[in-house]
Amino acid sequence: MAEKLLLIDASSSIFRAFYALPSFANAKGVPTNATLGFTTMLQKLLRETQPDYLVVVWDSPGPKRRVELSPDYKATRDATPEDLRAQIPQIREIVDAYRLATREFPGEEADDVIATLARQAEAQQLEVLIVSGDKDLFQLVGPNVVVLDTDKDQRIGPKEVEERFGVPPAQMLDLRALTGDPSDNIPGVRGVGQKTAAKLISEFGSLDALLDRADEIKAKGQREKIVAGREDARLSRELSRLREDLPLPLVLDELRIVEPDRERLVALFRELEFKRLLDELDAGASDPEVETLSVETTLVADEPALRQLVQRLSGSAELGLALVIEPEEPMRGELLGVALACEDGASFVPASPLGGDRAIELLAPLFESGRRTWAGYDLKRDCVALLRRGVELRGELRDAPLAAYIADSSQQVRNPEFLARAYLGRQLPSDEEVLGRGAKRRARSELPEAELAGFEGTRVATALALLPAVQEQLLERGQLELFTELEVPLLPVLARMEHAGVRVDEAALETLSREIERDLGAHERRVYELAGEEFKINSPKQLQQILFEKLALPASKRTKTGFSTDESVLEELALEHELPRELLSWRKLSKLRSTYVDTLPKLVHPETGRLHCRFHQTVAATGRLSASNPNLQNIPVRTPVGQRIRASFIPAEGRLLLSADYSQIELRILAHLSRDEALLAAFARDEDIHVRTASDVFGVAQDQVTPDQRSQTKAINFGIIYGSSAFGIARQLGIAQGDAAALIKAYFERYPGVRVFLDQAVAQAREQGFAETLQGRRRYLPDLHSRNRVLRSAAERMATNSVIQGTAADVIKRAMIRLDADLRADRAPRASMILQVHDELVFEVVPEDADALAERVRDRMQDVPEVSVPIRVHLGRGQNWLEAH
DNA sequence: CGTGTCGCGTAC
DNA sequence: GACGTACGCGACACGG
Repeated sequence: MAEKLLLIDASSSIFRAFYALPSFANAKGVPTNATLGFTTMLQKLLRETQPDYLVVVWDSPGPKRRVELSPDYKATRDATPEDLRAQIPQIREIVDAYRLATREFPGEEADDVIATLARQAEAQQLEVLIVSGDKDLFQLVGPNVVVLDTDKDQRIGPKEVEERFGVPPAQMLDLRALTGDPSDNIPGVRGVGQKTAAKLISEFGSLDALLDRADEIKAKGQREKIVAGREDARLSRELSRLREDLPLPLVLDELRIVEPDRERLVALFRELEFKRLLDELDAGASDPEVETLSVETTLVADEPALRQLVQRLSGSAELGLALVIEPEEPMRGELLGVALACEDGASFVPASPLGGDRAIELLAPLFESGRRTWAGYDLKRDCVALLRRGVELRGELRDAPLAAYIADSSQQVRNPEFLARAYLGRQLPSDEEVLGRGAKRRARSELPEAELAGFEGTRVATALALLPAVQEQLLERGQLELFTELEVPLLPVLARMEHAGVRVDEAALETLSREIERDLGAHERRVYELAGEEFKINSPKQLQQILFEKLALPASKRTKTGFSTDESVLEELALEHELPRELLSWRKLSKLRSTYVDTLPKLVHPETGRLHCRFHQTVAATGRLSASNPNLQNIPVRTPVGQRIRASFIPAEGRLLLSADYSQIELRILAHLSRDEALLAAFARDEDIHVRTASDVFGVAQDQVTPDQRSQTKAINFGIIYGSSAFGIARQLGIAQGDAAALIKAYFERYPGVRVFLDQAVAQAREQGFAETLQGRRRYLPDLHSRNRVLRSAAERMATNSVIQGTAADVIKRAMIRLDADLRADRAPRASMILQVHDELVFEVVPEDADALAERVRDRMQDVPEVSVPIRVHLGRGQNWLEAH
């Protein structure tokens, strides 16, 4: 491969950066926007183009050759803004700190220097990349010379020049002679635009020919313009012409890219307050020599090759797999290809030209055999994508991030590059590196097929390589069983739930939306009336102004940016003014509408007519599941509108919804773990636990417990699970902190075992470094050793809560696995499990089988032998989720 | 200008 | 500072 030379037009790039960004400055008031823009562009170029040589080319300050040709040249330019000019020295310093070569030439502009260097490099068979917004540089484009448009992330080679301007690069100069350039005040021929210019140049072959034979131009208007503009055209050509013969030798050794002067960059970035760049500098410095991994990937593009692949892989006990779909939502994504890896290497089966369906069909025997272990980076996604295509992925689905989640659930990042680095010490390219980020992120389908294949093949191969490494760690920690017997079997269950989805009554939601719309309008008008003006009702900032300045209501809580206007504050203020009450109503309704009522119908799948949320198995640090798109785990239940939203979840035609939820599962687990006699006894007697604790705490008979007492002990019961302090309980109940403390004291006197358990759980976690559930799920909590009391206390609450919440999660997960197996067996109730909401499971069932299902669900959910407390399950059924719950 | 973060609110 | 686990909306702050 030819070596690469990158030529950067400094002023053009700096101008672009300056105008692309709003103005900002560091604390000292030094403007930094162009500097930041230029530096990030530079880094991106280095990263993405990987040049061997680089020159930053500056305009010379002295008198200009072109001004001598035409005094009008660039005469209409505004003076360079002071804020931009002020940044030039610091940009030069940064370039210097990167140890990049710079060039300029007295009296000449950067583009002439670029032209001179580019021609020499071209002659030496180098690949030349020019970074500039100057259109004159397109005349240099050739087979080995491209211009990079950094704004649009495009490479402009000969083909692109021709597409964009209608002439090949060799004729660009002639074209520019006709069109001129208003920004440089190059006149061109008046009245001739790009289209006409391109047509004329192509027709006559060159500008000279055109001018000589101008009388042959057919269109009268054009002919007259050209004749009149002859001299302008000649002058414009000279102004646009680049000098390629400056006495500037190309000495490659001086231009080679070397390691930057990190210390100096750090100092500069500190001064300029470029935080992100500083971070990246740190990250880059840690391990520069780990080589990026690349696994040879075979493209399997036709049917014989695919048959051969299937044949070759059919005996393998372990395979890596990734369905490459876009977008990455499994129920929606279009199939781009399938990546497979075995010990010998990786293969990529592109969806075209074979056709995705045909490819899947041929691969199906591998997928469905059930005799092998699959490794991957999101096998649940693959599973759902396959189910959607009528294929069931069978066997052990040993997802690598899932294994890593078992090893450390508190880790936030579990992407392929992180895992490969952590477990294999190998570097993998990230999505961001390959596809770009933000608005400039390309779709996978835009990647060249070979590149996509290599990227996905390498990934899948590392998933396969990762698995033994992570499992080894799990084995050492005694967590392998949690992985293989709980999370791995759960994965396909969740996949089936996602695939099944849930039906919603779109018409009901639409009606509800209209009603809410009306009510919102009424509340809004009332709020403005009370405020005496209209404002952005949704803006906390403007609301603060109205409440605390205009109406002079007492401000209490603060947030980072001002005074809080949250629910508790507004509740407080509602006592002395009507506006907060109205606003609360508005907020509630608005929230419900924007989050659920108007959003859910948009997420209904066009083919299935149902909502297919995604369940996440590796997100919650306690071991719980989470859900998204939509999050069906936080559908409202309390308020009237919330209930109507719940009621819009309905069964398929001819079926019923059946809901089963654990009663007080976390408190029962607390009773078991603490072995507190009183708490155990309370559950053993199967009483209302909150009444029972109230009776204990307040020392009254159960039938004497007032509703108020019950709600107080209920708050304590929850508070125990969450690790609340007297402060928290007091705030929750709206009572004095002292009273809350007294309640807590009374509680622990009646349930001393609970106190002991909580203390011991924290102590054990501190000693081990992690909190642990009954099944061996771990949550690492380094902050248990923090010298910061706030952090430490938070970690202590997490420790106790994670044990309880995590154990509850383990319990329901096992029930789900068993129920799924039950429902898939012969002569099982005709039902499917469709939702899980932490302590609740929702099924869709044919009415005749509802009783059988209910019985089975209760049995399975209650079968928790390791917990020495009876487990209760509440069952309900109905024509919607509200009724069933 | 685009995106990440924050405040707020929903669930268990 | 004070109650754990999530997700998502809209506004805002801030960085590319």
